[in-house]
Amino acid sequence: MEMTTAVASLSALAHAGRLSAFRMLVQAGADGLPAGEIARRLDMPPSTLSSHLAILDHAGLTRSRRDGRSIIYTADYGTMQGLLGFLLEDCCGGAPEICAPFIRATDALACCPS
Amino acid sequence: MEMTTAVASLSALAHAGRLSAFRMLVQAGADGLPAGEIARRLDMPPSTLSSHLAILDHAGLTRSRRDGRSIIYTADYGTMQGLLGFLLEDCCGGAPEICAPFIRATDALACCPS
DNA sequence: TCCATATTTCGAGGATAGTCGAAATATATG
DNA sequence: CATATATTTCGACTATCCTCGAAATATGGA
Repeated sequence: MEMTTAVASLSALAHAGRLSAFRMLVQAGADGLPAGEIARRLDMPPSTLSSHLAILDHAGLTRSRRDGRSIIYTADYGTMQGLLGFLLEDCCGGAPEICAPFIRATDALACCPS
Repeated sequence: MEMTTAVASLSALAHAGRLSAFRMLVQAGADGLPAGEIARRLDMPPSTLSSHLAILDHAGLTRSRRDGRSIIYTADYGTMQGLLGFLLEDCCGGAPEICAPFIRATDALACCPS
């Protein structure tokens, strides 16, 4: 991931409404959620949410597909993975022990049987 | 980590200059870098950089200490760890296989002997 | 076709963020 | 103490972001 893309992704997530929407989609998994359902859960006007979803989409953090009258949004796990990799990739430049906590933190999540 | 803190951290990182400075500090490790050195490397006016460092500091992503005339900045790995945990913590709500790529991504870094 | 539903686009207002020179503060040295 | 160095604070300007109602677009059903 490049600096420009990373900044776009971080900017997209740096907003309470968008971050909430994104986490909601991450939880929703591959099925995703229709825009209207997200707006309802966040108690946000549809036009406001739409502009936020467009920002997440443009950053590559979400994808959308039409299903009838609804537009279903899903989280793009690949982009999220790339962002985390970018944030971590230089953590061991000088001292290997420094990034150990990061690795432990992600291991500690242990939410997925490998 | 709470939503408010997460948004502050993501906002702090959502800027090319600040993200570059932060990664520089992560690489620099516990020794950190003086503000002037960071400004020189980023070719940024001292006053501009200072306001950016204040934002990173306020978000808890960096710490500072005085050493003579210089002020040394270091990355706060604990806050970074908390942020990553927050971003990942709900990734397995419905389908465990979804967050497997994240775990693999962090494992693949394998830059630190555990 | 006509109407209801779902979502986006447009536009304008107010709010927030970024930039950087000048001045202020803190420290070291002669 | 006087001067040089390192950094921050202040202030003002510009630019970008956020919000959301109204109108436009797309779809499904009677």
